[in-house]
Amino acid sequence: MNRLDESLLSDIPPFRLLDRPQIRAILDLATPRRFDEGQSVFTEGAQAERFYLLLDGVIRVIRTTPGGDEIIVLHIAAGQLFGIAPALGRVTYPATAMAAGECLTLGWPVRMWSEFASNYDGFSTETYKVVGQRVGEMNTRIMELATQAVEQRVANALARLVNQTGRKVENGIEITFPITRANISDMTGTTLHTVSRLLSAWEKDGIVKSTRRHIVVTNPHQ
Amino acid sequence: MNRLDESLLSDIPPFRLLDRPQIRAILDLATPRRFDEGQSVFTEGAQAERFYLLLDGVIRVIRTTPGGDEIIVLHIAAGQLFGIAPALGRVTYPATAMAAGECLTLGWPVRMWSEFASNYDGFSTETYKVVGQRVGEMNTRIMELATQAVEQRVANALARLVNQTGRKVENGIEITFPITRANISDMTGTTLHTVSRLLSAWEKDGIVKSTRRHIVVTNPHQ
DNA sequence: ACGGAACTTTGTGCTGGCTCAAACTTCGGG
DNA sequence: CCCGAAGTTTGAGCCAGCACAAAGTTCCGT
Repeated sequence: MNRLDESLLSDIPPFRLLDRPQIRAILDLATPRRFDEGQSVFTEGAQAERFYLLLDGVIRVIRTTPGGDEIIVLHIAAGQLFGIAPALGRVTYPATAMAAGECLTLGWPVRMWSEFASNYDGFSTETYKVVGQRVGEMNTRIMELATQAVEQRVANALARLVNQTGRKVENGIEITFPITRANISDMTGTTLHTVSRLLSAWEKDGIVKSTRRHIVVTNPHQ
Repeated sequence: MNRLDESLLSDIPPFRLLDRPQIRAILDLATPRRFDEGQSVFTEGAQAERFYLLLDGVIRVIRTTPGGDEIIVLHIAAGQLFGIAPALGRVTYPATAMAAGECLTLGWPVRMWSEFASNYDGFSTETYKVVGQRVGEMNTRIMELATQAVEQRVANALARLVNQTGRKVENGIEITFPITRANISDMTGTTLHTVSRLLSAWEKDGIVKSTRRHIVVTNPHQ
């Protein structure tokens, strides 16, 4: 068994306040796992059995409407906890989590949640901050969807992705995982056709540069 | 000073697991207050100084877009906590809370949050369940806004209101607080014109019955 | 009673973005 | 190298819902 290094967790908010032996103990209880692109970590409505920490990669959180179409609720960047249904008193997962690229995760059984929360000071406080951020983000999404025009929505979605997972590159900031026009349309509640047209237009204006499943934003405006 | 009765809290989730002396202690720390229709309890972006319990009435939670238009994020029914920013590690309120009708609240200073959470068993667990529900509700809102047609959105918004605050009445279920077409349009991201047309159509079909600032749903379908 | 404010209804055109459709490009496998 | 699958682009037409506009209704204060 290859032991995991303590440094993996020491910089991540919920664990930041813990000392090395505590981190050691937590790590020894974790199950590491690798997911390929498109594989799902857990599924909407399933019994919540574990909660996870994303070590590397990007996770796409998806919900399916009764009508059958899927929409992307949010993306999770490396270093964040996800599948934290138990923290909100849920027994099933409210959405599906799918690897948007190759992903490395650590998983713990849900029953350890309360253990962690009571034994490790600051763990729950820090975690709920993350929840708070996500709530805020969702709130903002609602406002955008309700009031803004499609162009703005797509622009904002892109901006959000760049902020969360962007990596600085020669002529701008690139999004670090494969993303298609269809994905963007799922995030913004439009069609891939419209997204395609917008991206073409922006490319003409020199705002973005996109190749197949890959986008670079050159100009962080608009 | 008129003492508040313990029975006020004993049936409300976060306090349900507490015994009478504990409830007494909590009540003695609370500041009761009455709000008239249209008065705001707290304002978006303001320092979060207190958190609240709604004893009676309905609270409308509102956010304002940079563009200036307001949208209604959710309604809070009697018996729920609100303004629970501190629980999510926030120092400012993320939205404005406004009385949708006459309201009675209890308020506590935020610093008591952590006290309550650590001293009273079950308090935080129960509270986070509420947060979980709200997150779920917001999630659903996002999906609706992103995928459904205006008619569905308005119908769902109405259904949600009826579920949360509906009261059974002679020929259907009525919404217990004043609500205008403009309010509904703020919830669904449309114009009051469209809402008005839809309600007229539904009234013709005998699904709803509406008078000025007052709606009764006769037929819980569609 | 009266007048005004708040709310609601209804009409008319216009348009953003969806649907339908088809061709094109890139990638990976055989 | 060729082929099919996946992803992207572009075009054309159409319609739900918005903007603009104006009149009708209910409530409330004086």
